[in-house]
Amino acid sequence: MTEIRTRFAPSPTGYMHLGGLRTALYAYLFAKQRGGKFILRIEDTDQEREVPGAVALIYEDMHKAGLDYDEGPDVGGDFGPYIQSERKDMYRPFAMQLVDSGAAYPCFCTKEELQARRDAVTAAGGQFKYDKHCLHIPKEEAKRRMESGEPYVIRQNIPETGVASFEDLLYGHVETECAILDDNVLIKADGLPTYNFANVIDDHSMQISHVIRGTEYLSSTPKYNLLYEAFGWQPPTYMHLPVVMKDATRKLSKRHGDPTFEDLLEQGYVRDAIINFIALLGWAPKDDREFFTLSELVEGFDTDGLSKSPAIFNTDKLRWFNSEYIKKMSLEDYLNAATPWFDSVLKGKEFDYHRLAELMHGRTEIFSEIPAMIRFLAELPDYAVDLYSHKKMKTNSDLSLTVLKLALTTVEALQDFSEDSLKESLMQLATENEWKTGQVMWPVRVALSGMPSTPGGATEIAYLLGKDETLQRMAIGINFLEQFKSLQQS
RNA sequence: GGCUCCAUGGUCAAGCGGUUAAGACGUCGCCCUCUCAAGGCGAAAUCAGGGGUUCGAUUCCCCUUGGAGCUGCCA
Repeated sequence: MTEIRTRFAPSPTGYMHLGGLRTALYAYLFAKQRGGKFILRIEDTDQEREVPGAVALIYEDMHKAGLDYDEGPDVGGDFGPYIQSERKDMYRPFAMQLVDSGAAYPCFCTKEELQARRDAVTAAGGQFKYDKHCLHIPKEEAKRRMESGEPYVIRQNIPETGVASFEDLLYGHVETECAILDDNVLIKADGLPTYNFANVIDDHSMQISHVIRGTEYLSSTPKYNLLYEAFGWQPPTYMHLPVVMKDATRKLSKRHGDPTFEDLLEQGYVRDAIINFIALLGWAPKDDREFFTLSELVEGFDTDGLSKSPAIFNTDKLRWFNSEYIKKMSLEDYLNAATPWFDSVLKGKEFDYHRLAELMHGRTEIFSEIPAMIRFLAELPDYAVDLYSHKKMKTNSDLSLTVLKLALTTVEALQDFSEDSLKESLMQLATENEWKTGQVMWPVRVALSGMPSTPGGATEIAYLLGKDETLQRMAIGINFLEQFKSLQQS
């Protein structure tokens, strides 16, 4: 049995979109599971679309994703070069071979001419298809014009009758009438091949056994098989994958502001959560299992579980995965990951990061949300009196004022400013006055945070803030409530 | 428009002729609780429509509808 070789062949257009990442992931899993090779190839035959630095970004993203390839531009391999622009001289001889056999022909029609004709036909409501005009140029004349330096392209000569087809691992038998197929350009006027040609030559010469790519190629694959036939080559096994959508009608795209892999990482999603989520977007295991590391995916992945229809990228579920992955982190790992986010609002102040990490660990869904959750620690936000009224806590601004005054004295008297002693003394205050716990804790927490909800209760926040700041904020609260009261009475 | 492909709750989806049509996210309710989370328990919610085939269709076939991809000297 021949070796399994799959490849991921992105174009360096500037970013790694999530659909591409998923395609890469499946191609990787497919190869790795069977002890095969996973190859990275850069498809940069369109110099106009190339974005500087994009190639390096692809390497970086692949490594960040953990999708290490066995062969590729930056890691070498026996079938290089792995960048199409560096292979440019390899394509023409193959194209000329097809010209000789009649499976292709040179075409001297200019882009402008063709565009004009295309527009005319389209405007008339018709369907433009190249009319094989240049196929009928006598061979000698064509040869003379090619040698004269006249610009030309090489087109695939598609039979006018019959059908072209292939078997897809996911979609099954796919076929198209040759009559409706256009004579695609194989070699452009600039001498570089189009995707239509390069993918065939490269997949064959790199001995790719399984071509795994997006469905955008599904309907043109029969044409590629015609090329394999013309060369007398064995076509690879194909597997096309549905696109990833942002909603029911639009696919995910950077242009419309949808996040790329890189963006998600920056927003504080963890790599393994993204991979896990992406893997399940279009693939389902035999059982109900949800959590997979990359290596577990290598083991568990199977093509049976793949879905044929497009999946919508659902941020809620990713968020959930992310929070689950964060919960699985050790406290130490969490603290390391969270520290820069803590710093972003607390830097320069003294805070017990370890305790803060304990409080935040189970509450963090996305790292980027940390600052908004803890900013109140750095600075007491403005808040409305209504915050002191809480139905469920059975309290209001009047009671809060009474409680806060007593609580201030209680806290002031504390020698040991630990959470335990804070809690003990405040609970005692409640018992003595026959208040419910919440009737004491709520106003204290509000005075300390100015927030309707906080990561941690009154005593935990008091501890984090420290005694001085705690007393200060309680005093502010008392003042605030007294002002409000006198204002009400007048 | 033409061609190719797809179609189970809001989302990801299991199901591969006979099921009370799984599970997860999300939503809602209850419990727990010094707020919020987390956790526990529970609930609502799906086979796009119409024809066939069959004793029996979510499942097989056809049509309609809806959606996607392709229709470039882009990939």
